[in-house]
Amino acid sequence: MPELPEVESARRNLVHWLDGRRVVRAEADASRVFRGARPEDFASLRGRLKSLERRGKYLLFTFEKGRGLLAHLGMTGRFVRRPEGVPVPYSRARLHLDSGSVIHYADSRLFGRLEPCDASRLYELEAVKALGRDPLVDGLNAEQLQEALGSSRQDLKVALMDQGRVTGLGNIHAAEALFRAGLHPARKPASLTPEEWERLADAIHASLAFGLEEQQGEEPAYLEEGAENRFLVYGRAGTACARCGTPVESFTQGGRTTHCCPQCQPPHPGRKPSDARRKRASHRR
DNA sequence: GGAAACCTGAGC
DNA sequence: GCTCAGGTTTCC
Repeated sequence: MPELPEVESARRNLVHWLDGRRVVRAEADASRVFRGARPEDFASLRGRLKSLERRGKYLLFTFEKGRGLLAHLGMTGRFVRRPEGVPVPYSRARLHLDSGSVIHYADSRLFGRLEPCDASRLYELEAVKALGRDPLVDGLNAEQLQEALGSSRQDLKVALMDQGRVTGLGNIHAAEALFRAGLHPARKPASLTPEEWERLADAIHASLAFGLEEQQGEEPAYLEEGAENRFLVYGRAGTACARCGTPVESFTQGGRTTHCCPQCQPPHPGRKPSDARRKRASHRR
């Protein structure tokens, strides 16, 4: 579930929690999140955090003594801090601090990933090397966006979610950015004008900035109970577009549900609407 | 390009 | 009971 804003928020929380503290003990349950690695390797994490960087949806931890950890939250992963002894549902791995707090990695669906390794090797890992430009870490302007996506023959939204081209956008923020830019998700990258690349680059930054604002506080906002949908089109199928009142549509694209406003995001600029398969989806909240 | 896989919970 | 989920990988 988490996209760039949620992962960045997790990074900031972790830095705050670990600032001036020492990990006195680390331990983990055997679980899928370790993939190739072993829980015992996680237990070798110790001491102070030297740095915590984010690339796309990955977190790269460097601890003293050269130990490193690559983390990905998958769909349901999150880091939470609790006092020693307080249980956390689906806790898979824990960092015990000298302050008496415990940082848990909790993950119900186990799509996440924890990979302990030598810190010097973090950026050599295939998963990290394969990542494209990160809009926040590396910056992203219209030219860089076009360079990353322009060669793709996939639909624009599918290309936007390709982590090897630009990293950090997921299903929500890709849809939100396209709405902000007034671009239909099924447009082909090759058809975009320089002005449209410009709008899209701006829209990506705006969407991510909005997502970050929503992530204040220590608990992931998307898990808050009764949280209302604050997005512009995501999850709003059938409801009125905030800009023009036309009902928001949803359809499937690259195996994922896409939301867009057919009025604000014309399928083919200058042409009649086309044939993108759409289905009248029920609302979600 | 699409579907299926990996998992569990929430919602209807 | 069935469908869907903000991710990624793998296999037709």
